[in-house]
Amino acid sequence: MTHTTSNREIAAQFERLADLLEIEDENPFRVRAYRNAARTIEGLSPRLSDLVADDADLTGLPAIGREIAARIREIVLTGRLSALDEIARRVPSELSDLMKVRGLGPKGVKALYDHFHVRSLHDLERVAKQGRVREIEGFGAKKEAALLDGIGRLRRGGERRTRLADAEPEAERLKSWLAAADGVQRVEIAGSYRRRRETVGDLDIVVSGTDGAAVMDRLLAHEDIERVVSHGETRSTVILHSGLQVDVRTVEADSFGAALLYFTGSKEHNVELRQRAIDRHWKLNEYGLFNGERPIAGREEQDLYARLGLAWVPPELRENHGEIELSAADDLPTLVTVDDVRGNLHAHTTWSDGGDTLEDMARAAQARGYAYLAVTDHGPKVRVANGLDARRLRRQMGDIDRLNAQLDGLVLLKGCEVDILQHGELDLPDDVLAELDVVVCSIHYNLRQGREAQTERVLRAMDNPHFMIWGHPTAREINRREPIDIDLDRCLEAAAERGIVVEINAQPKRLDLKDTHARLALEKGCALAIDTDAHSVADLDLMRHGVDQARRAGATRERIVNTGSLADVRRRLRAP
DNA sequence: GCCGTTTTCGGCCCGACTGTTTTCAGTCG
Repeated sequence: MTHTTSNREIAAQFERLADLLEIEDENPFRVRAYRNAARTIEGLSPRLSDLVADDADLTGLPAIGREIAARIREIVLTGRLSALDEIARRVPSELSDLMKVRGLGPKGVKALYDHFHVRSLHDLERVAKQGRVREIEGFGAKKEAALLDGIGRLRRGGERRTRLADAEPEAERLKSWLAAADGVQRVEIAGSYRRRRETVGDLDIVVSGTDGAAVMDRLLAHEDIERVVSHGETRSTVILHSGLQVDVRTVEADSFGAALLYFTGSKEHNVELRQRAIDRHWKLNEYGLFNGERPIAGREEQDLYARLGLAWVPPELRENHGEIELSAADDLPTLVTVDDVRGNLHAHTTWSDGGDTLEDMARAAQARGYAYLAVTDHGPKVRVANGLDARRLRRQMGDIDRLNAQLDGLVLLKGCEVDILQHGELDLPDDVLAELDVVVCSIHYNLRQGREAQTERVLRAMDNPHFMIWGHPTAREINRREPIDIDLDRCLEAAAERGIVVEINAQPKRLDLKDTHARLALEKGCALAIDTDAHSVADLDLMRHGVDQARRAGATRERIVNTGSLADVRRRLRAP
């Protein structure tokens, strides 16, 4: 009997183990090994509990060796991690939670526990408020205040990552603000923002110029800043009113490319690059590539990659998921761009829950240079959205015919976002679906069915020959709703077999499929559509967010259906 | 504890900043 422990829970166990080992002052490399394993597990798309059930060899996974593979099996098979139980006899395992307080590391946690038996945030708050933390050597009044502040931040949920689209306005404001500082040459936002991850933990801004201090002074003068965490000549950290943390780093122009590379990451990508440097008896750091003391490259990212025998890697691919091998072979994919997109296959109007009329949506799509726009209002199941029954849908088709007669250059496609009902039925009859150009099938209700039922539900729906596009497949909403529990491998294989197109929904709250799942879909041979799921004219501009995720999945233009002409699209959407 | 076309032992990133220190440990990224 296997326990259905999620990958996230398993990763959390290893993180906790690493924290406790660190508090016990264990070998730091052993600690790191557990943290690396946790990272691998968090980013893994198949479930470990399934892999264990299939008796798969886990040691092929990065950072997973014999020992940790055995411990994963233990967690899946018994629900326990005995190493954690064992260490918990010496150190209370809650101490791991204290490590999340900013400014408090393993040494501090240990000292607080030894002196005052501090085991919880509550304990720490009490001792700090009594002003007794400073009794410990190495702690003082400032540290005490910083810890109280850290507790407050943690309680306010400061750990949550910010959605990329929410961080964008703040990031761009800061970027142009810094660009106007004295002597500034270049400013780039690096980190996961530049890699276009769906969320960002903080913003990393790299600046080159002749006067680092002037940049930092200007940073501190920005109106969005709530608090300064640290402030140096080349590096500062601030917190914005929104709670977003911003790290600004200044370098000389000759190091800008190296710093940009370094702070764009990912960490794993950088580790690989550094290893390539070491193989050549060189050193790569945020200042440049060096042979001994002699700089070889540093001003431009391209130069650094070139000297390491690599083609420049688009930031979206820098996750050490095979991109370095492709780069070495000069075989990187030419990633899809927002300019490649020629139409939109999922949009709503005032007929259901959209905010703009059919005609306004059509004109707006036309203005954006699109060749086609599929009108896919909700089917009848989604009553709260005023979903269309067969009768209203046929009336809408008439309106679309009349509009198409007037439109020049843009063709409106007749469509519907059909609901996949609880057992895999669709919420409109086949004879109506047969009259449509585009049928997007999505799940909106019964999100909490078990994995087996959920999988069967989708597979059964896919048996309907009118099922053309699988809309927002996991129904997740970032920071708000977990994905449905479903065997995505099987469903994507089924989609590939049947010629069903899989959606990357470009709504910033959805981005569903997410990057790793989109990559999986490509590996399974699926074609993708990047859809805005627009509920207004303004939403049509969300396309770029979906393109970002497609790029992270390594998608070329050819793999995205709506980069094709109208004739291409008609051919690639399966005809029953 | 993981990893391996210089390998199965000996590596594993390291620099910036803070606070509490009179020269550095801890934390962070």
